[in-house]
This record gives sequence, structure tokens and C-alpha cells, in this order.
Amino acid sequence: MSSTISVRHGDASADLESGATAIQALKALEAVRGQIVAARVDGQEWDLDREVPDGAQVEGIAADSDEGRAILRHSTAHVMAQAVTDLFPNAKWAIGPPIEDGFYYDFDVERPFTAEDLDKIEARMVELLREKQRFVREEVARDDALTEFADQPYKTQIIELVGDGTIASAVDAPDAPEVTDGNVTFTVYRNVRPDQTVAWSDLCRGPHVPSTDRIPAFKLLRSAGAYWRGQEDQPMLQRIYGTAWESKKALTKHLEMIEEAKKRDHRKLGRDLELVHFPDELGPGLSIFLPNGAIVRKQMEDWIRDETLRRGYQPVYTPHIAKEDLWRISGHLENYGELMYPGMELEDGGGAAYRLKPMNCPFHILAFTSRTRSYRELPVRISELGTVYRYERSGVVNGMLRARGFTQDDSHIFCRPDQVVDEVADCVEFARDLYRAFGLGDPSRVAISTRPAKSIAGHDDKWEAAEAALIEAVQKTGLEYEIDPGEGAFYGPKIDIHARDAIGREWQLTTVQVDFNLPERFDVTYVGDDGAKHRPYMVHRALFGSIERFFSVMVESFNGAFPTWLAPVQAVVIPVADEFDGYADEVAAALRANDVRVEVDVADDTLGAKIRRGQTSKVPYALIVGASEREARTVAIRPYRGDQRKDVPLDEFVTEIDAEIRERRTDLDLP
RNA sequence: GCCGAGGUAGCUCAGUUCGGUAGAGCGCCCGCCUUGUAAGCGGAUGGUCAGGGGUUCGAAUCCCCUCCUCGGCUCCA
Repeated sequence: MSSTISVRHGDASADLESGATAIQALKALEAVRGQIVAARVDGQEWDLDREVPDGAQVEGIAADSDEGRAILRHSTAHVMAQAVTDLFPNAKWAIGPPIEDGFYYDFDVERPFTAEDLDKIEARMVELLREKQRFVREEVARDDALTEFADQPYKTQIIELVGDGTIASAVDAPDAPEVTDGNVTFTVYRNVRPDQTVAWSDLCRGPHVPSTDRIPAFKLLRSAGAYWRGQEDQPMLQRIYGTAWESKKALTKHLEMIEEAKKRDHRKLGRDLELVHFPDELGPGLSIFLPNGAIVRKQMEDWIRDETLRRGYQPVYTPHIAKEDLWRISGHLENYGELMYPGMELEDGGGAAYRLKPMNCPFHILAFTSRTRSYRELPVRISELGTVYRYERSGVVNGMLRARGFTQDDSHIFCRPDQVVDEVADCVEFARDLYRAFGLGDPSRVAISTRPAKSIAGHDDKWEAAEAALIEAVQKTGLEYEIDPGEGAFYGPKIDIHARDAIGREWQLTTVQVDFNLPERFDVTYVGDDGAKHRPYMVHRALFGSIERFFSVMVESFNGAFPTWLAPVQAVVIPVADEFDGYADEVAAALRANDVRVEVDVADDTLGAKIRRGQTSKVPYALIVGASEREARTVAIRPYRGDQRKDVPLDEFVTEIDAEIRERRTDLDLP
């Protein structure tokens, strides 16, 4: 062992005494930039106080990077577990990984945590941060780990499961020990007080921040039940969610974002703006589009109907129910029976029960097979705004984002194998146009999901070909994409497209899926140029995904203030006194003549109150009219967004708003 | 389905600890005012306290069951 080592950072290098730590290396290399929480040594995440090997390439991990925050949050989770242990000595620890925007830790405790418990735990954590405990990494032998955590059954399980290879993925145990080339390195992190006593130890892969006072800002958010290892047959643990940030300012910003999201909740705005209604009388997961919401929905439906026609789709209409036999043929009863509403027994049905449809596919297949099809007419694109009903489990229903009754802009494309790439690429382009039209910008993420472990037998060659086709199709569109291995449906691979809303949240909307299963089950064929029957490819696609869901995303993204072309009421005319009601009606009539949705506010209220009403109901334009406006046939415009304008000729405003609506402008300056 | 928290007027919520005649603000409706850019004044209406059962002289309040909502877990063809 040499007495000096050499370390590098990019092209720079430095010599250090053997045993030097990552932070010493970074300092020697003058590579410390801003606040750093850990290092990257030869590509691997590394504790700052851990020795670096000779010849190592060393970089700092910034506290305000995604990677740095994850480390910070992971460390905060440890501090939380220590605090929980202090307050609940019998608590057993499961896992405590960082997640997007925060962290959690699961505990097995005698009773669930209360809100007061969280306050106490948080207060205890603050004390622990002040203690400046160091995080000290120690490699331990498997048997020593088992001995040390003998009274921690979940840790013991992790050690055993990792040992026999059961836990391999981050999903199973995000902070499980590292496995390299089949060799497991078990590491324990000890929280050491300044007086060198050990406050707490946890089995953990690391790395961590150097000490607890390096956690600048955190907050515990909520507790909830969670199954051990995410499996329903495993014990229910109590999970505490928290968040941690590189600065108080960043934490405050995050908490404000959470508040903002709450304010924008489509269930709240849906009620306030009278868009939608969820009456108890209907049952869970079922909703009513009120007149205001129905206008927005109609714009969505009109757009998609026009565009599908333009792009060569053939609209069909199909019933909401069908005999159980249909669902037996399709395999839905067998595979998804639990997610279907129970059958309707009919007195004169000859024993046949009927079922509400959970999907439109079988109907579209029957539309296709209504006569013999030639290869010449492919691709055939059957399309429908199809309302489906799924008996979702009671705990998962959420407003219009996860409903039991919803409408898909559903299409099934039957095509030849050589047409799949073009068809799928067109679907992706179509989705992109749709997001643009409705103000959501470009897709934020395109994910291609490949064959899962549990998939239909055979078809190996088809899977390969279809996965390749999906990738080629997305490449054709020029969009970036990622592969989600094993996340495909059992009957075929799929593409999921996500969009980002105005406050940065990502939503899965569009899905494009290849289906090998149903064409077989229904024996779907076309006649090829050889006169023989061939099996077509079937592509299932829903661009909005669900109308209700997309609608909700728009409500939340626009904060209820829709672009003018979508707004339920596009302009409200406000007379300053009732002697100007007549002119107000004239203004409204001029707008109505151009198909503008306009109302006149003739209530016995002051001007201020009427303007306030216009603003709170988020109408794009308030038009104030009084003596001078009547005289000059103008309006004073107070837009929901932007600056006020006075003495605008009525004709000019009509032309402006008409153009804005016709062009479906969405280039709003969103707040 | 599982864990937890909830359900009082159209909305937001108080009242529940410790059982004793169901409240406020906003909205809606009606009047007065005749208004110049985010809340004028007055009045009226509005509740099977989620539903059912129990304890009690008496239940929004205590107990049990059911339904529904919310936050998570699981699930999302």
C-alpha cells in the first residue's frame, strides 16, 4: 500500500496521503462548488468522509441537484426513524427511501401515528439535527448484520431476501444493500454524536450527508398505511411521508406548490365554477357534467371528432351493455371480471346476463368483422367516444381522474404488419397535436413498455416485432422516449404519453397499445392479395385517454381559467347603471351574432361587485359599458388576464375575440 | 379491498371535550340604492346534524352497524 494516492477531477489531478476522504480529494482538486452533500467516485455515489481509492475520478454532488436532494432526503428519513425509535421504542423499521419531492419511512408500530405524533417526531428530529450526529459508514459481514438486527424482523428479512436474490430491484427495497456481481456488500450507517457515542444504526446502502446538521430544511407531511414490500398479503405498516430540501427557501416553495395544487383541485374548482357535480345519489366514481363543464367537454369532443374524420377514422356508435357471452369471448370476464359491474339478470333474457362494458374493443372488433375485409382497405380505423364502466376498488376512486364511469376517445386500428409503424407514428403525432390544441404543450414523456413477465403464451416473434415497431414509430416522430421494461400489458406492448401541467405536475394521458390477444379470440381476419386469410394487427389508442381525466387536468392546469375558445362564458357585459342595460344587450347581441358565449350582468349590484363576480368566475373578458361607451359605441375591456383597455370600438373587439376563438388561442400568460 | 382521518345549510366552517330548544360568514332569492373597474344596505329562504339501530327523561354530541368523502397502500386491462 503506497503512502500517497492520486485523484482526478476531469483533467485536473492531485496527490494525497493514502486514506484521504472524498471531501479532502475534492478540496485538493479545488472541485467544491457550492453546497455539496456527497461525492461521485468512479461513477459511484460516495460519502464525503469515505476514503477514496488510488487513481479515483472524483466529483461533488450538489445539494440542489436531483441526486443531491435524494441523498439529503434519504438521510432525513434516517433521522426520522431515529426520532420515531426515541419516541416509540418498540417500533420496528422497514424501509425509508427517498421519493420524488421527499421521502418516507415505514414502521411496524402498536398503533397508527396521529397528527400529534408527527408534531412530536418532527420536534425530536429538530433536536437530532442540532446534535450534529455524523453518518458513519461501516461494512459488515452478513452474519454480523443478522446479529445486530436480530430484533428488527424487517431488516432481517431484507438481509435474507437480498442474500437469496429475492430482492433485486429498487421497487422491492429502495435502500437495500448493494449487489455487485452477485456479491452483497452489507453496510450499516451509524449516527455518531460529537462525544463519539452511537445514537442509532440502520442497515442502509447509503450514501448520506456527512452529519445531521447538514439537513437545512425538512417537514413531515402525513402518515398512511402501506403494505410491507408493497404486497397485499404482507403486514400493513405505518408510513410517514416527509420532504427535505437544500434550503428553507426551497422547502417553502415546495410547500406553496402543494397549497397551490390544493387550490386547483378539479373537485373544488369543479364545484366553485359549476363545471361538474358528484352527487352521492349517483354512487362512487360517477359524475355529472353541469352546463359549464359540458361546454368545455363539447369543445373537446368536437375537436376530436373533426380531427379523427379528417385523419381517416370511421366513427361508429355502440351500446353500453352486451351479453355476458361477448365478455367471455373477449376474455374480460376471465381476466378482469372483478373490475366489471355485476351482471344484470333479465327475466326474459333466456338466462343470458348482460354486462356494462368496461372497454370498447369488442364492439369495434364486431364493427370490423361485420363483413369480409380485403387487404386493400386496410388500415381500418374504427373510432368512437365510448363510455365505459369499471368497478374500481373503493379506495382508488378520485374525482374525475379515476372514475367508475368515463368516456374514452377510443379507436381500434386494424392494419397489416407493414403498416404498424406508420399507424403508431400517426397516433403519436395526433396526440402531440391534441396536447398543443388544448394548451398543454409538447409531451413531457413518452414511455414504451415492453413485454411483462406475465404475458400471453407464444407470439415471441410478434412481441419482438411490435416492440421494434413502437420504437421505430416514436423515433419517426422525433420525440425523446424511454423504455419501461416489463411494463407492457399482458396482450402486447404499449406507448404511454405524458404531459406536464402549468404547475409542473406530470399526467399520463395518451395510451397506444398493440393487442395480440383479441384478434385471436374473435378470429379477426382479412383477405390478402394471395386470397388467403390473414390476421391483422390491432392497435388500440385513446388520445385524451379519458375525456373526464383530460378535462380535470385542464381544469387544474388552467386553474379553472380556460382559454377563451374553451371558456364556458367567454364575455360578460356589465352596465354601470341599469339605464345602460339596453346598450349592454346590444353589445351582447353583436357578440352572440358571432357565436360568442356572452352574458349580461343586470343584477342590482355595484359595478365593483359585478367586476368581482366576473373575475371570480374566471370569465375571459368583462366589458363595462356606460354613457361614454353608449355614445361612441365602444366597450371598456377588463380581461381576466392582461391590461384594461378603454374606448375600444365594439366592432374591433368583436373581430378580436372572434379571431382568438377561431384560432383556438391558448398562448396565455398563465399566472 | 387494506390502514388512517372525516361527513352539521348550496359553499367554508363553529357547536361534539363535559348530552339540555341547530349557529356564523359567503352564495342564492326579494327589495332599496343608480352606481366607472375585486365585496353598498336591508330582508327572506335554507338543515332528517350522511343513514339505520342502541343507551338516556333527553343525542349533532356517547356506543354499534352501514354508506359516502379525503390522504395513502394495492390496483389501473
